[in-house]
Amino acid sequence: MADEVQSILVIDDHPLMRKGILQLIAMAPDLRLAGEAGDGVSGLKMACQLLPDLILLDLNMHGLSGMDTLKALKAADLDARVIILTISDSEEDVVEALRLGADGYLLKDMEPEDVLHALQVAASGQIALSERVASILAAALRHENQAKSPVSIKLTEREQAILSLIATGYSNKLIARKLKITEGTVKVHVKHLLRKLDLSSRVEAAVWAIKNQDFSKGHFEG
Amino acid sequence: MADEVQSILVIDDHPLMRKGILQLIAMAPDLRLAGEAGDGVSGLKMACQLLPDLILLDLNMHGLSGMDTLKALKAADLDARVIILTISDSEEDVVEALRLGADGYLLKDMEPEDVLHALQVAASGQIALSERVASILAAALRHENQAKSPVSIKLTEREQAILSLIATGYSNKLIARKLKITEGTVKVHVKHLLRKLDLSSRVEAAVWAIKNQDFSKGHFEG
DNA sequence: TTAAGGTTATCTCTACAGGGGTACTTCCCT
DNA sequence: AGGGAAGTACCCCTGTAGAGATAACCTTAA
Repeated sequence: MADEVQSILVIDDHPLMRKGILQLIAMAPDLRLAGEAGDGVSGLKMACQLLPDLILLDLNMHGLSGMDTLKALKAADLDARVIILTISDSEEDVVEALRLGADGYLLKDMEPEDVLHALQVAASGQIALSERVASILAAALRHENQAKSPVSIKLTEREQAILSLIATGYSNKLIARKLKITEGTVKVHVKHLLRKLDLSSRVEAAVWAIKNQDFSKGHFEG
Repeated sequence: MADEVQSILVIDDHPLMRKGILQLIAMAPDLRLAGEAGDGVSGLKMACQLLPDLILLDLNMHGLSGMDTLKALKAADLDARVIILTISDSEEDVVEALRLGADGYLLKDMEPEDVLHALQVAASGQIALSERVASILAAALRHENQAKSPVSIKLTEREQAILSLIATGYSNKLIARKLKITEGTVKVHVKHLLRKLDLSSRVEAAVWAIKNQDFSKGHFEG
């Protein structure tokens, strides 16, 4: 299966990184470059046109994010296997990418030979993970069963909105004004989210939110 | 000055990124690769041995961080000009790197031609900044004059202690118990620190503390 | 069509937070 | 010896926070 030459599409918004990857592909006899894209949107178009066997996708991209691109690629129902190649070794990214159907998750600090090997593994139908990612994933699964993983705590949209306002220092009155509801209603939401998070004051909630809720924002990098 | 061939040392812990950079250097007639290093420590050694004209340094490295490597390079009193090449466009990193004496700050999403041009600029003795970094820097200087820089705010030891307890979610009563003083005294300290920081509630204080007191810790990425 | 959950709103009541002030001690600096 | 800053402690007072309970309205799932 992986004995044939695999066509590969590279989506990464760092030109220098693309250069490095292209050189690597050029050196591999069983890989053929299908195309390269510098952003998610053009990457999607090229994927649909070129129908590559493999897609190497960066997570931290401007514009359409890597995760969103991954979603779109999977939704497009292509045959291509999508391998994430990123610098982010955060548990959340690994878990989210694999949940979204990524066929591999590689780190950019891998040795080039290992990257090639991982691509072959992915082409053969297996999930390709770099060693470090595998251990991260193992740790993530361990967490999942004990400490409520931040993701598993279900706050309603409203509660999340109010929590994030608390985390910027707003009082109930200000939150009420901002959301155009009464202060009493805000208090109800605060009460509920405190109970769900097993906290006893808005200060604790603010601290919790700042330390745990930062997945919403960019996957670092700007 | 920049007409001669410049030797260049590349320090970056991402092999693929190094591949891309090396290929770029190979294409430039006025640049010669002096060496490449995958971490700060070996980068330092090579800089001392090879005495390159230019050093291209990544910020987000495992082990010795890019910032620390930069410090060490500058402390070693080499003639080399150090140019940061990183994905981080955060204001703090830009400002810190330039304060530490970096001769340039480039972003990895630049076009390869622009990188080459910037290297020539740096070699000629000027500071090389990518466009986006220049505007970030301008914005940073604007901030500096209005928002009191976190460093300039003088909290007493007691106030700092109490602030950090607030930032973990403690109530006045708990803080009093912990510090073995009365709750009233805690309130006085809270009152004072709020006035000094120009804040109006302990929640704002907690948020402020978490966001401003964390310089000790790393430059994201893992 | 119920049932369940989410959002909104009301009410009461207690505890905590934070502003104002005064005052005493200790330590340091000139 | 005096001045000033810091830490401690007390007072009064108002505003805010959070628990409890109840209930309306809406959407969505069973």
